[in-house]
Amino acid sequence: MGVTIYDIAREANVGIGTVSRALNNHPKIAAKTKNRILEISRRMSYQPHAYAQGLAKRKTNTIALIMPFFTNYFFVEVLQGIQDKITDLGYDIMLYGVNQTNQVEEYLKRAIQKGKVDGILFFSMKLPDGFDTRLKELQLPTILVDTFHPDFDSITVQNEEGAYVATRYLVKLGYKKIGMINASLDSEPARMRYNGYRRALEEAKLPFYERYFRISKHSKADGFNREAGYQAMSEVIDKNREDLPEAFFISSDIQAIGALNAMKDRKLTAPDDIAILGFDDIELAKHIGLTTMRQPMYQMGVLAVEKLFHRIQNNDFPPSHTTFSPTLIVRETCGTEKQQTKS
Amino acid sequence: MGVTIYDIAREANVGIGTVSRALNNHPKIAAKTKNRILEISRRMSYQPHAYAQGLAKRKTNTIALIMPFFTNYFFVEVLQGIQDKITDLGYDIMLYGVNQTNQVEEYLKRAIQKGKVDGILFFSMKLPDGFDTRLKELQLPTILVDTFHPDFDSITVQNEEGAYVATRYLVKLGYKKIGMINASLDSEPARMRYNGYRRALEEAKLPFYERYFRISKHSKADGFNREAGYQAMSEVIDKNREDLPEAFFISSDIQAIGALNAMKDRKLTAPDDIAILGFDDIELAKHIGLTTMRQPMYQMGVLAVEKLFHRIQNNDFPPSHTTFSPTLIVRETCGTEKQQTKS
DNA sequence: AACTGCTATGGAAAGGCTTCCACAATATTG
DNA sequence: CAATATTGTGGAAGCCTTTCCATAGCAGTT
Repeated sequence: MGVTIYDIAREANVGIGTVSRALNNHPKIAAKTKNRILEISRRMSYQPHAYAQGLAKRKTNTIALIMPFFTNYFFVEVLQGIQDKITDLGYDIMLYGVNQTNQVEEYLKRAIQKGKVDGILFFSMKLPDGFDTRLKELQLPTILVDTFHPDFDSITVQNEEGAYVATRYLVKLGYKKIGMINASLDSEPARMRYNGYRRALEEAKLPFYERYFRISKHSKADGFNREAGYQAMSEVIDKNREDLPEAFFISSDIQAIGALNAMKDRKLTAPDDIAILGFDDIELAKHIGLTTMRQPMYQMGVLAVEKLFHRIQNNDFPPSHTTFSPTLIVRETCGTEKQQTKS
Repeated sequence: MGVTIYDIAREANVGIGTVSRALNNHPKIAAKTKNRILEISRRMSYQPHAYAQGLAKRKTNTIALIMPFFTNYFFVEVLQGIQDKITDLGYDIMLYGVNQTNQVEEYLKRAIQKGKVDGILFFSMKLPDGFDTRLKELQLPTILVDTFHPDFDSITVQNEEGAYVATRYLVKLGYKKIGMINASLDSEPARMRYNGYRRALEEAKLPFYERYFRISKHSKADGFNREAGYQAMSEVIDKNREDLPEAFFISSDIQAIGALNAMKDRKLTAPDDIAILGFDDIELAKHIGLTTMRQPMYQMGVLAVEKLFHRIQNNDFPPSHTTFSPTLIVRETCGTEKQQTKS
């Protein structure tokens, strides 16, 4: 069926070694032979067999991507960065989208299966127990993105600082009663964002109101979801009818959307009644004018690929950890001087 | 480094053939030998080498997914359907996300590269010239989703009918001056949606107003983007200040978002000033209460995988074409009796 | 005891490539 | 012009499986 180097070798009256050298532009080959072989292989529309090549070279030119689907927007943007960069490098992506947490181990095992991929990009989830040592034993290059482990290269976002900057911004706008809607504290980013929020309040000598703080109940995706935001905001409003907070820092945009819906259902608007500040800058945020903290997702994707490549080429250096600072994106929900950000 | 069947054979004092038979539970092997070998291979934590296996079996257990990133939301949901189904079947996904149209050929070539994948799922784009015959020559099973070619299995959505149902709904609500904002007519779905819209108008004996019809200019993604919607709506409003249309059918949700932004900037709201009906039901739609036509994306993903599997198992039957009908999702932008769809 | 018919097993071959080693052909040097 | 260095080439070995063929071992027949 397929054309092999043997067919080409016969056609060109050379040995298979020579064909291989011609195709891989090896230095030790005469220019004319090489050209003749290339011409013939083109004519016969030769395609190297990826698996045979991989087997011989002990290299797959493929990397595994293990990431949760439930991060949705984040996911797509990071993916673009990864895809663009990786295509340049001639690699392919094996995608493992995680829907339920129990799939993580399954996918990791698959990706680890000998010879399947040259490296792993692992996203936004805790590396399951045992896999840290296993990955190191296997010497399989692995980069963590949006999650951390001291023994692996990682790329994360300064959650604490981001939350701090966000809250300070609300302070600067003159709000005094600043609440927070957070996701489950099981989540490391959620804890960090809480810390940053508290730090900003303390620094401004503003009180922390227990009644304006709420952790999303809906546990899907650790509480980083719309329903959770809706419910949390509903409760806060309904229990504090007479004394509403002036502003909210919310631990993710998607929760902020839910919170805004809850406000809308109660005829409250942002920023007139309550100012809202989110986190993530998902694509949706610009559509609805949500002021938020932006994570440089595309760049994180690109950097992740770069780090992985260093490791694939040479795995012999200590882990490096990069953190990005989120940046404040001012839109409308915090009531600045009507800065129409149209982008 | 890695443990091979030779290591196991030595350890168990058997031949490699026996080891292979034990691992693949071949019938002709004594139960005790098999158990002993399995035990040993577990102890040595043997992992079969995926590429060697693929080479020997002429089977990769991998499929390629070629899809445009710019469909964003659509993309993620279809992907979930695919992933869930494919994981059950023990296959892996090679992802090729297309950002610019010129990447399509590049990715197709890569996917075609001999032995890399057992089949291809091709999405939402026209199959580039020449690849139809090439894919058939290679006998590489290929399924088209959201696009069509007579020679390949396909899964599409009834765009004409969807647009017809959408427009008829607007008619039923009592609107007379019904405009449409469409994407580029280069796009087959855009043409079909236009036809459905016209058919519904004719059937209701309502006039087609040239001045309320507009094709999005911004060419990115064939005009299926937010900026295009924004601009088209801006023009229609600004040129018809004195005599605004009552309702719009818009060829995609993302354009509808842009259109709503344009209205908001002019202090117009939906449905009070102009009713808006979209197409796609991207996740975003429910957040903003957009009435729209839903495509069963998850199911399309699942079905695509199923079709591909039939072909991988037996490629010897004529192409089948499946179409799904979109369903009307009533939310708020068309002014029904305030049906709070909270989901 | 000799034969037949099974079943379980060993190991070569095949899958398609890269790479290494040996050697032939050519070029360089004194 | 012989001796040496250089370059290019053929093809075996190796990567790790699966699969096929031949055979050993054994139970059952006559």
